[in-house]
Amino acid sequence: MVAEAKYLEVRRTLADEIEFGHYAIGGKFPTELELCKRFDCSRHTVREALRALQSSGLVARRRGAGTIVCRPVAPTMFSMESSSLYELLDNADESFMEIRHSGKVKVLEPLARVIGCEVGEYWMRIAGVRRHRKENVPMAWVEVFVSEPFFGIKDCLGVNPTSVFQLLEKQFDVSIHAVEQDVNAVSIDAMSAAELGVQPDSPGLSVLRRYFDKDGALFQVAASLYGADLFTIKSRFVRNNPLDEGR
Amino acid sequence: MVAEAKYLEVRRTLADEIEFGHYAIGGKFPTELELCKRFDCSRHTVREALRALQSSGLVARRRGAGTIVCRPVAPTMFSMESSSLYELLDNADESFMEIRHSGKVKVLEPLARVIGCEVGEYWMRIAGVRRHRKENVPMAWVEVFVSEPFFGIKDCLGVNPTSVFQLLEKQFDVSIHAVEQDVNAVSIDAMSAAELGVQPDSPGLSVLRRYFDKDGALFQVAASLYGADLFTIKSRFVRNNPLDEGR
DNA sequence: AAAATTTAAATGTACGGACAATTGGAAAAC
DNA sequence: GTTTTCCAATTGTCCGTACATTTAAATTTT
Repeated sequence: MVAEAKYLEVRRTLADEIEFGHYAIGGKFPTELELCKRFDCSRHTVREALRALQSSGLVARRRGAGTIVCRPVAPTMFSMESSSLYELLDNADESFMEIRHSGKVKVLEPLARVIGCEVGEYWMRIAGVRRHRKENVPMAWVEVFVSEPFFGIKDCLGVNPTSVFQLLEKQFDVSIHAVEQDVNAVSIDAMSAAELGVQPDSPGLSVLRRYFDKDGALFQVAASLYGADLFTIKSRFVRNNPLDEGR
Repeated sequence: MVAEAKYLEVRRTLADEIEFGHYAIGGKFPTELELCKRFDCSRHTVREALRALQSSGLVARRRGAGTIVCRPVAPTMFSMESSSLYELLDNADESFMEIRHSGKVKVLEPLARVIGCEVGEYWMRIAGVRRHRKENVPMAWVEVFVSEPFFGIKDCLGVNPTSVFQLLEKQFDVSIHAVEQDVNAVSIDAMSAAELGVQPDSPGLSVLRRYFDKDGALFQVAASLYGADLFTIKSRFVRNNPLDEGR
């Protein structure tokens, strides 16, 4: 058996102690100096171990204040990777949006619940058909709602933008910090069916996405209705927990 | 203006250089010693900067070999967090599985394509209904396929397991490293409709998940069919890119 | 020419020290 | 008693050094 690196031993020992409740959640963790003495190693080694515990979310550290315990075990984290977000979410690389309507609307009760905003607010509504770039077939009926600070987007729409958010990102200094996505199956109504070229009452995929900026403010909502055979949401999630390696 | 920490300056400078093409993608990056001389700082400071570039995926480092450039900009990464995976994916905390059939099957052409395995392989098929724990209403028709090394699971099924994977994890030493998920809308056939208590040909949500272990081997596939009004896939993605802070 | 060995180079681990920046509480001033 | 000031404790940044481990290339041997 090869000798384990010392900082890994410290890391593992401390992670186990946290997991088995040696420290109160939210309580103080031993200081760097105390750990140096206990493990008979340099501060460098202790900090290397603490860095790993911190990046796994087990402890939090604040200059001057010390280290506190956050949770007993590292949360299972899965990550989705993509070169850009709209490419991932909207297949913007292989499709474009054909805009039919755009204009300011007052959000009333049913819509307010769907969007997740206050009743009576004014939002910009942009509706149209998302078409495949090559085959030109319709993929989805899309309704995008944009919050008031970005109403200027209306003048930048042009004819066939790749995606509304891509425009938003270019024109305004805004970027997505978080996305909430609700997916369910619905029956496609007659009007949408005609737009999509499918049978009325055939099954469709309803995808609602809420976009939040770094302050947690909701700034865009997109509701898409995909014909059943026209689209599949494909996602790949990969576990990323640095502490789990070699355990 | 406060003076920037030196390692942050080095990090930012190098990240910019990578982005603007000073280094070939896949090519060699300056060594630690070269960077020490160039920025007139210690190896510690350079390594602190390189550590950040590495964790953002801009460069890869290998002991003995050196540092190479991976990509011009950090990929947009979104993470999903949950205390456990099956809880997230299968709502296992609020539902259970009522098993109807289980047995070894030879995978033939149509199924092989769906699962993503070779034709002629033998897999264990476990089929049943996922029911809500409190209201006992059916939520989904579920078919789970388990690869050969885990056939022993059949004897551990019991009556109403929370989820097949949860059993698998308990009985065997296996954990999910990655999940691929395909979601689309389908029309519910008469048999499934009867099981779910919905109208035949009403819309349903088809969810196919492939589970991979840390070696990249496919070991479980789950196909679920949810009634339209019974289920919504809710997900929240949060951006996590350490390099973006303060830029 | 091919294989084995050696060697130089690069990153990883670990030690030491020093000072900076921040925090929370203790002490002092009012 | 309240506020202010100060100080000790704690983590962050940064420097130096040394050796270990791995890699890739150079060298030698076969």
